[in-house]
Amino acid sequence: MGIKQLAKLANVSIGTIDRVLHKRGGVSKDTELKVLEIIKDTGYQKNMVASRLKLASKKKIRFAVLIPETKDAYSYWKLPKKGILKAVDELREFGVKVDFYHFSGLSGSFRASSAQIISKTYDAIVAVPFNEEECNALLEKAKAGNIPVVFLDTEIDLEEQAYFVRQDSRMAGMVAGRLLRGLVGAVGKYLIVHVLNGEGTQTNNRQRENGFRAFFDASDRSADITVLNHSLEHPLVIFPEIKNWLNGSEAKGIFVTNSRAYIIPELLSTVGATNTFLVGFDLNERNVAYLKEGQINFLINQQPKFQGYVAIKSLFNYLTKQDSSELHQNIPIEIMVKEHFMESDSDTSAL
Amino acid sequence: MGIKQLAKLANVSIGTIDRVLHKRGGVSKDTELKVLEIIKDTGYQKNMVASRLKLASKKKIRFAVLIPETKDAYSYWKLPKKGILKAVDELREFGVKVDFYHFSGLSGSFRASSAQIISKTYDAIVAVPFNEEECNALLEKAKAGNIPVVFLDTEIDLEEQAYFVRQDSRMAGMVAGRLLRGLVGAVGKYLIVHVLNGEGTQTNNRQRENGFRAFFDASDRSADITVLNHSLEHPLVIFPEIKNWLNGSEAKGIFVTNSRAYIIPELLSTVGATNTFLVGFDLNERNVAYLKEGQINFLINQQPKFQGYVAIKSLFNYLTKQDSSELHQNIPIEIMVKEHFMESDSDTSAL
DNA sequence: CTGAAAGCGCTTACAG
DNA sequence: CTGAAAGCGCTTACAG
Repeated sequence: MGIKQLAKLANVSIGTIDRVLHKRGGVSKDTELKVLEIIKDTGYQKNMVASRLKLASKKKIRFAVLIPETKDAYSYWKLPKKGILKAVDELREFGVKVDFYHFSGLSGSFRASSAQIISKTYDAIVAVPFNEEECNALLEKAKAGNIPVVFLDTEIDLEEQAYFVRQDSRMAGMVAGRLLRGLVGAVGKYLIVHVLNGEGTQTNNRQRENGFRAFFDASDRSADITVLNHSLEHPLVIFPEIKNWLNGSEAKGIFVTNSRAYIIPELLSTVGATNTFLVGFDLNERNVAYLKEGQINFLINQQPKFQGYVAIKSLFNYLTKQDSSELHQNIPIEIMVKEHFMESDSDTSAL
Repeated sequence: MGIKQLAKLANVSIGTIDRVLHKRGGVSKDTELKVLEIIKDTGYQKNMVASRLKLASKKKIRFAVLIPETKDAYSYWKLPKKGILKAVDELREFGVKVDFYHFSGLSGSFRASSAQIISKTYDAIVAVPFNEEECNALLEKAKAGNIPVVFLDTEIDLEEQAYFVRQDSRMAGMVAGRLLRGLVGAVGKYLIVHVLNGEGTQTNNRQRENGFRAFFDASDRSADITVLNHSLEHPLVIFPEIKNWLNGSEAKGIFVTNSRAYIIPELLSTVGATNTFLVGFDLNERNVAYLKEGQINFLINQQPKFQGYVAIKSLFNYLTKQDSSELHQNIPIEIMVKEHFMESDSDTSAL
């Protein structure tokens, strides 16, 4: 069933069918109604393959991606980038192109890149939030130009409705609470460690703490929870009160609210702490190494590569099929243990 | 860069380019070499969109799926089916079609359906293994017809090389060991429960037990492990020795090697067992209900829907791009806790 | 062994 | 307001 058959049924040319389908106007009310009815009756669905074959050659679909700098060899932000490139590659033949823009920890940087992106009128924007103010400004300008925006990684409060592809950080904090509670048992105490660096948003960290506390607030679990704010800019001095905290012999659960869980095992060995359990986020090399050694018990994966992939795919579906259902979504809270990183005996994937 | 430009560069017609690209023969050695060189130099990549537009109208890509019956309302096998249908729907415009064939727990059933599938010469086959013998027979016939086969859900030993999309069950057993060990602590004992039903393969169950034991064999952990084989056909009688086992006050970890973990909480309450922890597989309604109530501590998800989706997609890539890299793959071992099934406060996905 | 042409379903610029 | 025609990049049947 294609436009040709629709045209025959409606006794008009395929050009007229197309005019109705795309609401391009220049069709009399009568024929329009007739055509619309036939479209409905036949349940016609546009053949995207043919459509994109034609369009890809003329009008590319251009994405702008605004993401923190990725200068470190193991930068976290390379991962969403990878997912984005994978999606763009899959959609290459549909005429999809992408340009990357970066911002540093400095406030003006995000704004400057935003301005550039807006000036070039892309078809869609994927951005990692810097802070409320800058994101509001970007979103406002994009909406004015009718350009859809999907934010990655962190959900922040914005003035206008916005789409986010990110993990539910509060829920992730609750999961962390459950995992640690399982290891610590009924009697024990907990330490939440916020490792601060740069001036970016701390929204995820706060949400994770909230979720962690919410887990212990629920039902019959109440817990002794201490909070440590540690700035990466300073050397890892141990506050005396924390040293005391670590010295106890009871079971102790430590929750690092971002990707820096790897700073803890060293700290623990310095102090000689025992009976501790550790949960953190993200699969960077150092975290995974400690997970394998058993010094980190669980890591929660935000699936950054998948986030990038999903953002592009969902925007593409929106642009080509007006399907906005995937623009806003939770990325599953993936719990990782040592075994996830072991080679399996029965692995035959090299075949 | 398309065949038209290749043709110009090689001073031949696009027909000749196509003959070389598809190895259809009828090209002189000289021109073939010249064309091949130009293809290499330019890094030409076929435009799949245009290719499929042309082909989809003539020659459909037809998949046969051989899967256990799904008569129960909540049958597990509806899930891979869902994923398969999702993939087929996404590929509809590329001319992809699918037919489902079913088999029951009886031995002749798989064979009969296999024979039907083979007689109709599909382009590719997705099958859930019944047993070694039947699968060997199917695979042999398919290979003879040069029809690729991907097996879902369970890896079994076959005479010829075969592709599997499934979880690494041994590794999943190790993960289960780790999760239970974390809850039970250093002192405690373990029960492995195999719930048997029908005459299908028990490979996954055995592999999971192996992995579970392997976890405790490793390093310094040694554990007291008991095994219970329980047939679903009989009422849930409690063997006296198991009743004794459950009565102890020490920490007890119970590992159900398939989707029937939900039979355990009832058993525990009957006996009045305390200090128990429970890990099982699959997100069926009853398991999830107990997970939410806290009577199951962890569920491992095999992501059956994703398995089905992946099988179709990877076969499509193989058929259309000769890309066999995705035909054989491990599905991640997804660890689920109660929080994964809670509504998030901040959920705005209804927007 | 090689080329010219028709066609896949849709889009668009042009003619009336 | 409407139709006929060209073309997206590839495939294939036909003619030479």
